[in-house]
Amino acid sequence: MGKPTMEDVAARAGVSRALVSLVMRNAPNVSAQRRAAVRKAADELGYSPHVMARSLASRTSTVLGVMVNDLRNAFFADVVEGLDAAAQAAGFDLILNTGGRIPSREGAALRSLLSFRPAGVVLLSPVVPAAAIEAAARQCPVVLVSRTSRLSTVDTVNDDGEAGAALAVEHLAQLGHRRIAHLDGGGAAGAAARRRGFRQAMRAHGLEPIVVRSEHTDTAGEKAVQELLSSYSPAPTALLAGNDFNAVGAISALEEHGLRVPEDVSVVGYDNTSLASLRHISLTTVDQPRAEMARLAFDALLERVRGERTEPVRHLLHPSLVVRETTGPNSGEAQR
Amino acid sequence: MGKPTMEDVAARAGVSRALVSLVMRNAPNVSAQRRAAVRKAADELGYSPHVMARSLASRTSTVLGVMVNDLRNAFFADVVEGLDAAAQAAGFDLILNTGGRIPSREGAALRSLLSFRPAGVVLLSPVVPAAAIEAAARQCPVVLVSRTSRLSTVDTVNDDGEAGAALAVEHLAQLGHRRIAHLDGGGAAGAAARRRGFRQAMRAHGLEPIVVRSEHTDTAGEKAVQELLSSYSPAPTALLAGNDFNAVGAISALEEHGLRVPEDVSVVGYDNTSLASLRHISLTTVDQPRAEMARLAFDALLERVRGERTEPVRHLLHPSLVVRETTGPNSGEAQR
DNA sequence: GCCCTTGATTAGAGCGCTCTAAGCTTGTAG
DNA sequence: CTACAAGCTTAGAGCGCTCTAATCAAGGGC
Repeated sequence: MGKPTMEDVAARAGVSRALVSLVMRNAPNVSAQRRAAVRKAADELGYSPHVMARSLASRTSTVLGVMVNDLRNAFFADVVEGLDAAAQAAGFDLILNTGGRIPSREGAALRSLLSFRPAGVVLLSPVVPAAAIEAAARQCPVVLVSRTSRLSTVDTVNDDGEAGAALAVEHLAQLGHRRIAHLDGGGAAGAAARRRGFRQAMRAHGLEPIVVRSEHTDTAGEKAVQELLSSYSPAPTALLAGNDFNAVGAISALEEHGLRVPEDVSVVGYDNTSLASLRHISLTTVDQPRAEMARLAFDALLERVRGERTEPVRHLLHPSLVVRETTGPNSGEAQR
Repeated sequence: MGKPTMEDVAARAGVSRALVSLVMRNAPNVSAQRRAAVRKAADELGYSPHVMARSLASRTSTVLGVMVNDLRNAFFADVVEGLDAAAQAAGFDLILNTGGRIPSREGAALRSLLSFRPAGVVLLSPVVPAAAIEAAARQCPVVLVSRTSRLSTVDTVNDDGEAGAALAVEHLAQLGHRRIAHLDGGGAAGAAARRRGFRQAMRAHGLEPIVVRSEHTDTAGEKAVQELLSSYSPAPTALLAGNDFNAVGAISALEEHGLRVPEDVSVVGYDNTSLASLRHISLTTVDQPRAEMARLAFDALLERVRGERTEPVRHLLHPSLVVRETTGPNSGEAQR
């Protein structure tokens, strides 16, 4: 438990504390001989510099705060992995928090992150009020992922939900579908953009958009399908779910109603989580480039940290469609 | 970007820095009047204490290092969520790292965590050599989750994989199954215990254990089933997969072979991930109490931090069986 | 031989906080 | 009126490090 300090290393190597500091930071202008002696002493003592002390003394931080509202959501877990990869490569460390989509908890989590005086903060789909974000941005660079903002002090990284939804509609229309319904994600992250994109794309194809309110869970997907089947007499032949979980729930409900996927009804998900790629599910879905989103978020932070940029940046990533086995041609059912 | 310091608050409130420190720590023996004045000044300035400076000065740490090998694995994501919940409640913060199941990367990640001089470190299913763990344990309390160890300086939290496998075998035997196969997880965390438990339980029921080598992925599950069906002439009527993903892959392969689940073959998973509870899959599986594991890991750390305990503790949690719709009675097929 | 440069090393202040010990008020007993 | 305890408040050292400025040795030019 006794952790050696720089002073201990200096004593053992017979040099000053300052010299040890220079060696630990790989500074130039240290003779090879002393450098070796210091390295040796450090190794023998199992010494490694105290990050917090370094941070305090150098008035710089190598810590990145990350607030995620739900790690169980594979989308966020993937983004965190991506952030960690970028951070490790650049010598940064992540301090991680969850906010549980509860504004008060997220606020506390954010404050907790800021008390580390991090180099920057990444908020994954936060629900805190804009004022809280603005306040945070006064302390350090802030990047929002899966949330938009008009604040000129924060950067944002989002996937283009409108384009993603349009991609799905395009695909389904090409397969001959006319009656296409969207299971709306409600207030969830990105749901509004998807809904908007769905509506626009449908109209662009001269089709009437059908939107059923749902949530980003599988049980909500089941419920939405039941509602859909009971309220629309010629049932839709295709569905764009709010996300993958929602899609899987929808598929369950469809099958319970004796409708086969994709023969009777095509289903498209959103997110391309690991769930979608399971052979047993093999869901056609819209892929958000999570690794790239993480990379961009990290880079945006770094640019601000280095003072290379002061104007906000708005990344809108283009999603792509991954066609699997839950979509197929409209089965010749009367074209209305 | 200009962060106020304790000195600023002191000046504004017209008191000394030390008094501000006392107020921020909710120390007793501060007059209500001064306390209010300090609070007010702090609020107006948007001040919150610098955790790192505090840590340095107080020679204590409120940081917990967490190394996880793969956040994408829902099991680990759940444990991290649990750790975060416990940490937040106790005023600790998590610094999070991934090691990717690569010893060298995990080693670097661990060193990185230790350079924060954390109060303790939690390693989730690490693959680093015992020597590295021992070295870490000399620096601060270490808890291993999903990995065993004989080191008297570290605590461990594991689920009882033997009992879990036995639970599954018990369930299947009770349903009349005799030819039960286990898709072995190979070198994955916990796989050895499950294999052992499976073999023992089978023998205890007077049954011949069938073990096929696999991995903890769905594609491996498919492959394993194909192998199984081609090498065992009376095909097994029940399967215990290595984990849930593996089980889903197995189900796909079974269905492709025209075998229905559970009518022809029963399938049991392991982990009870969110996947398993999807109605569309509805997998019978063994549940590891992840939240409790996280809680115990945190508590073990805290006990060591507080010096309340020096002997190692070995938590072996009892898993439970969650029966859903992928298991059913042996369909009267010749009882061998 | 002297002055300067150049590169290597170190002293010492200070980062923002905690903590111990000392100082300052009061109130009260003698 | 003095003494002293109890309750508040503060001075000042120090946590482990970085960084600036100073020191020092070793040449090199004249």
